[in-house]
Amino acid sequence: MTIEDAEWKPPIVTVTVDLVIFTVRDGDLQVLLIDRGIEPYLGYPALPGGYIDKGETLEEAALRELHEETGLDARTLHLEQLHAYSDPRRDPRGRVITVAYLALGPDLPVPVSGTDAAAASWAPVSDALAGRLAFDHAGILRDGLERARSQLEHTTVAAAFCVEPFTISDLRHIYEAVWGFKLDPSNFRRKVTRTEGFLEPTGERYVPQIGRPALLYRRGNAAALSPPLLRTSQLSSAGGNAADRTMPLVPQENAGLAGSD
Amino acid sequence: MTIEDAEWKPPIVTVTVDLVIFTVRDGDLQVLLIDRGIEPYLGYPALPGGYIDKGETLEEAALRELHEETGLDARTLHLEQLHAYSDPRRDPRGRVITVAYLALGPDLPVPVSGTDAAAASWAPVSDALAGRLAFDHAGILRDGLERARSQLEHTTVAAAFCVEPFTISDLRHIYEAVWGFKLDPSNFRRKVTRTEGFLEPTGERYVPQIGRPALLYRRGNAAALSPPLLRTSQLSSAGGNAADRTMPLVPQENAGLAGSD
DNA sequence: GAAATAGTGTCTCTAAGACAGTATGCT
DNA sequence: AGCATACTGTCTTAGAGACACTATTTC
Repeated sequence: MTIEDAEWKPPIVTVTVDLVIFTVRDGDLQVLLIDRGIEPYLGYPALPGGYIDKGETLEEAALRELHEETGLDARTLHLEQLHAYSDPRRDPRGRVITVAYLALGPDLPVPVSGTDAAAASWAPVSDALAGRLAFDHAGILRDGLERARSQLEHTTVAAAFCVEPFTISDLRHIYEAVWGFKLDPSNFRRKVTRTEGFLEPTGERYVPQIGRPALLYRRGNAAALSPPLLRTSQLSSAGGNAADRTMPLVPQENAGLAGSD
Repeated sequence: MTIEDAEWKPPIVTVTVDLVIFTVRDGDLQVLLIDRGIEPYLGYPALPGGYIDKGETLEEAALRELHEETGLDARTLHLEQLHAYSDPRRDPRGRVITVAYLALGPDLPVPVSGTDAAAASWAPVSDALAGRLAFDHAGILRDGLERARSQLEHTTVAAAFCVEPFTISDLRHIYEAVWGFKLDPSNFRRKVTRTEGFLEPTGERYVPQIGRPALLYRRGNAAALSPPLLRTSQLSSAGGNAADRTMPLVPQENAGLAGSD
């Protein structure tokens, strides 16, 4: 399992952390990308990331990079390890293993410029997957998308996308943006309100410009969703279906809280 | 995202692969452990593992180690990446990041001796977790156990534990050993037989010494189980099989939601 | 009033839990 | 025969999908 022989020199490996940072903006699931300022893949969009420092864990490195790229506080969002990628040819310059992390957060301010000259910006996931990404980042992004979609089924992380306080519609729009299809508002409400600890009513309400005012909620304590909220439906509504083409089907014009702060 | 500056020397990191190899023997979920022959943790049981070689992926390294430790062919069993562990203090000799893999296989012959002098042997998971393990391997084992339990809910990997051909009871015993409680034979049968592609009838049957003969099956093509077979029941039934003993051994450590490490 | 969205109620259907009852081998 | 296990059937209930209906706001 580890260093069994003092004479033996283990292969030299560089370890980095890459971040798949998702948010929902304008009804779209978006991912934070930087534009590479150097070779290889000069000019290509890439996932933000960086080296792991001596003395820090991978998660600490991920949090540090996250803060550097977005100026975001760790406590605001959800972070989880996604997968380690180790193809020896994934970086033409040498042996670089990367551990990808998935971060989910509410609609963030346009990100501050990253540590290096590269500019960071949000891009709809559908656009990002339609084009080319540096390294194996397209695969990492796909894995992150699938993980996020799956997490919404089994946990309450969807609330991590919402700015508090939020309405049930806001929460539903998160599911619709991530899964790529619409949900029945009535059944969705029944599910989330009857799941103990998912939502905590604030007693206040949000008065939109049109339509009936909605009650506002905060995140509850529950982390798990059991039974899960499975994505089996794909309600036939105009707009395509899920898959990787995602986004064209999001709620038209979100008048709710989602975009405010 | 990777090597941005040729002058800059990234921290030196060693990368290893550790294996959580599960099988079901004598109605118990068992894990393959080696006895450490050197310091640190001399004499402690540990998960098998080793360095990643130049030019191979982590998964290839895991398969190689698996073969070295058990003499097992890759095709016989299920292998999946579990998690990367990176606490800077997890190995007293230096900076060692390990990527753990989960391997599930049918009741294997007693493992061949490992590559080093250390002897490999099967131990019930409950015993392994009751005692001390080297490094952070107890935590890795716990994560592996939870992952295996969860996989049984959502996939057909339970069949990977079975030697073909197998009966539905054999399959149920796998679930019972991994989950640690008994299942209703009737309802279990209904679930697995009605899941398209889980089981493929061979037409043959197994004639036990006592009881009615049972039909024999092979693994089908289906990988996913939807709807899932959730472990919500915990049927109380006497009958001192492994099932009853396995249960209390897991501190509920959730590696799922908040990134771990 | 109309338009629009929030929220309630309810019918149906699937699938799981419980468990009775039948089948088929063995000694 | 008696036992043990395999297998079938059925009643009940939890929960999801579908969707009609009511409520509350702005214009």
